[in-house]
Amino acid sequence: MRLSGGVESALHCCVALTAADGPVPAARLAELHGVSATYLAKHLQALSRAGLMHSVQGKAGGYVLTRSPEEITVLDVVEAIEGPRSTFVCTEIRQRGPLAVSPDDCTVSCVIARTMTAADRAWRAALREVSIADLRSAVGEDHGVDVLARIGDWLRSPLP
Amino acid sequence: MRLSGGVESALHCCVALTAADGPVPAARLAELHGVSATYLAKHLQALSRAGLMHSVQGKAGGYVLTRSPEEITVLDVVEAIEGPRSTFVCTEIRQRGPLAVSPDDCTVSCVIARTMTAADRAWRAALREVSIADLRSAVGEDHGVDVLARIGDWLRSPLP
DNA sequence: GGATTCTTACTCGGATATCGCATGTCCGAGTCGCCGTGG
DNA sequence: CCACGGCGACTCGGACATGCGATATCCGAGTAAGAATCC
Repeated sequence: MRLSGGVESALHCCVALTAADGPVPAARLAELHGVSATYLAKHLQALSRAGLMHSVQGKAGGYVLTRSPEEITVLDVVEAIEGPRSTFVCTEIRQRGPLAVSPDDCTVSCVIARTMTAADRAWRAALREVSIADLRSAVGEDHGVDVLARIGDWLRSPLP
Repeated sequence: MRLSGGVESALHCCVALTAADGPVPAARLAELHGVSATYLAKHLQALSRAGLMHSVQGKAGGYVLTRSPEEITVLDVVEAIEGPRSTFVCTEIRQRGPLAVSPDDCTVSCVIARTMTAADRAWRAALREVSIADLRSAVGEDHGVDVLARIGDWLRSPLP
């Protein structure tokens, strides 16, 4: 079970968009982070479909966050990329084989499914506690130089 | 991100082995649960390598739990199947692109990595709280009939 | 000078190849139980 | 009757195909900015 690598890119993009004051094209974000442009575009589209950012087309277009960074959680981004489905899918093994229990006796879901789902909820709860704004401020504190300001300047500067 | 389907089988097998009083062959467990025998064998080998159960060869061989059900957590089983590596792998995006921060300024790991790792720990902590013994007792309470006793009888009964 | 139209270049969006890992399967090595044999 | 040796069948273990989803890419539809034109 490995998380899609697109999640990391998407989160970095969200933080970077915090420093921008206008639409930023996907290609620009890809260059900033040193990742494949066309592939990043795919994930940005997913974020757009999820309503976290909206796209503006045309010459000076790009992506813009729809909500304030405080209102976007890491979980929002993860679910936009990975889909909202749980990490565990119960195949109802208890209803198979020679000792299958009848569906009538399955008033509650399988214990194993309950356990895995509870863990899944704990994971999601932890991700819900952190917002993009939290990430942004932490990035500023982690490094001596003001990384966010540099990113903002770079995004505003014209292409060579 | 989807959890391997083998985890579900492996957990059911651990609970079933609780009801047995001797080695149970992989083929028997597969028939009991209605899953592919050869594929289940693969996962049982993983559990064996992890030290959760040990195999005895020969005519009346099979798998036996090495520890008491109270001492085996669901996390043990999940990590045996999925591997102990975290669900998130940081590719150090911050050190790439035109605004890459130098490795010297990376005294702490990336905020995003920290966040995802914390969520991963929460997930694992939830799984560590539940033991195979907990699963067994819950199975007994979920259904009217004593499922575990039926499984034990079936495992003891000779093949047709 | 100002409004309008046209061009143009830039943007996103979905449809399309490629790769890696999980899934699913197979056959060989090893081992224990059982049966026959001999004392 | 008991001990021993050989046989046989059953077990696990690692090596081998296959399918599907994540990865990576491309080209077309749409649009806003800007230049050129006309009033």
